[in-house]
Amino acid sequence: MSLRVYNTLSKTKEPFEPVKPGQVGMYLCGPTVYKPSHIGHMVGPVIFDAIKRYLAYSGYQVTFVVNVTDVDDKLIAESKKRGISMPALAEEMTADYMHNLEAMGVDTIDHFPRATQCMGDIIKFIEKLVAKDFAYESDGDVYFDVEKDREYGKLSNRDVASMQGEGGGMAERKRSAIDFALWKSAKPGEPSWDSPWGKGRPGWHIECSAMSHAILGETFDIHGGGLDLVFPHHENEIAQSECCHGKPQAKYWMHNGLMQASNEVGKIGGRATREAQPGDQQAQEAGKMGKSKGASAFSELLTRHAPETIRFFLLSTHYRRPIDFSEGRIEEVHTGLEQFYRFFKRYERITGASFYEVDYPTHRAAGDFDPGDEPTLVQVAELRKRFLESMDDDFNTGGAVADLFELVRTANKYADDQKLEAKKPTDAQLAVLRQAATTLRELAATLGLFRAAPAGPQAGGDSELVGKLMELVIELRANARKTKDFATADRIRDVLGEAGVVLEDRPGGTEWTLK
RNA sequence: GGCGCCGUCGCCAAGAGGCUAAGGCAGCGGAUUGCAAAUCCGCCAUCGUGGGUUCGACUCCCACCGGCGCCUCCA
Repeated sequence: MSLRVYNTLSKTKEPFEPVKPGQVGMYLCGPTVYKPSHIGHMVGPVIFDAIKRYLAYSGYQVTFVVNVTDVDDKLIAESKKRGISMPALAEEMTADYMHNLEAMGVDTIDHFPRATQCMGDIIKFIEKLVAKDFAYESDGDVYFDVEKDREYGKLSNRDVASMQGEGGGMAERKRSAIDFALWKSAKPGEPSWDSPWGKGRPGWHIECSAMSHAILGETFDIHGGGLDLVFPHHENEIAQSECCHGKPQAKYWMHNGLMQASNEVGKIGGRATREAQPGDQQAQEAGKMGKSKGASAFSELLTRHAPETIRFFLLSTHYRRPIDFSEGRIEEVHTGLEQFYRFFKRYERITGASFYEVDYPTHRAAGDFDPGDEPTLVQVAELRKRFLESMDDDFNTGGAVADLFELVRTANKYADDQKLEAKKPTDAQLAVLRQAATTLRELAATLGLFRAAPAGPQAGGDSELVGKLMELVIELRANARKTKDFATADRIRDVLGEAGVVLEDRPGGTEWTLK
């Protein structure tokens, strides 16, 4: 079994073979930082974070780059609206983005280039395109001459001849309506940089060509982004980079599906209806709905859902599929996640050690183990194999997560059958349970899951007072149960239940958790 | 109009030319429990519709119906 990756360029799954053996360069298009990020902004980073983890686990040395677009028309407009400078706005929104990434456990990114800090690379890149006659200056602007690129349209499968292109407001400055800006001359009062063509700022696409080249080289391995970027952004990037260097920019183009608001028109954060004509009341309503409902800030979502739940939600479906977003979905997913957390507690009760402290192999080959003829271990080995096969098949995290659930069931069944909580387990029994936990940790780690106990009241954040009180109540109830005063015992449990406290009577004593 | 994607159990969601069509949520039955909770076991789908290719299709092809994306800034 070997890794296969779906390539938008070829529209097929291809065997994964990096340009340089053993090394992978990966570039993901990041956000334009003009507004707080919403959940849609987290899809790509979480997925590509998992992809990097899995590649590293598979033995590759991965360099992961995510850019931040901090100069752009939208930034200019928003900063004017708020009466702050563009850099101040970018700073604020970049910080928001970073915090959200951190919450999601996305910490594998090696470089965060920002457009404004790479102006030299960008200008050099444009100069080269002009020198090679793939671009032309026009009244302080510089445009890419699409006609010069015979391969234009190969990514998004478009035919140049039949493309309309509106030309925007710049139509008369361009040779062709489908040409796109590499450099835009500055209007008075706009943020600008000096260039051979006068003061101005880069067009949207050029920064990614310039920065990916500067960090990863002329041809790197994986270029990722949302499906909505295929055209025009990635198509234009390819045009710029490949005309500039005469080589493929990236070997594999990977695009993730977009987050969509359930039962709503359009996708989150984007314009909801395309054909909204002035006066078309209904379309405008729908557009507004999609925007206001879907695009709520991610940081706000984090106040209602645990970060790991959101991460789990994003990974429980295949990355190329669109995901319907709804709070109900997330809650449902959380219910499933709790199955893991309960097992972790059970593991700790039995072994006396935290699941999160279990040592696990960080390399694929090191995770192989000999199950012998122990049925549970045979099962664990089989599930591990299935997990790996799923991930090898274009990073099928949805299928892989299913195997994780089965792994937990297998371990629980073993603990049940062997009555590990009722009596002192033997070393052999502990070894089996440990192997199951080790494999679970090993595999989950490739998805960036279960790296640390989730924060929250159930994780030990309770006040000392509550702890003492619960200890007392549980003791009183235990006494009642001993004397078969079940009326009292049940009443205690019921009243606590109404208050959101769940009691679980186990062989080793009663445990309580907050629901 | 052009380029694409999707339609699998009540809901979400993997998969696959012939093997029992994963898993989660919800539901039902059982084991366990003083009763519960948790856990385990079992039950719960013939894959949008109609054609075609094939010895055989849910899986390939065509048409249709339904949902969606891009074609203009968007992860």
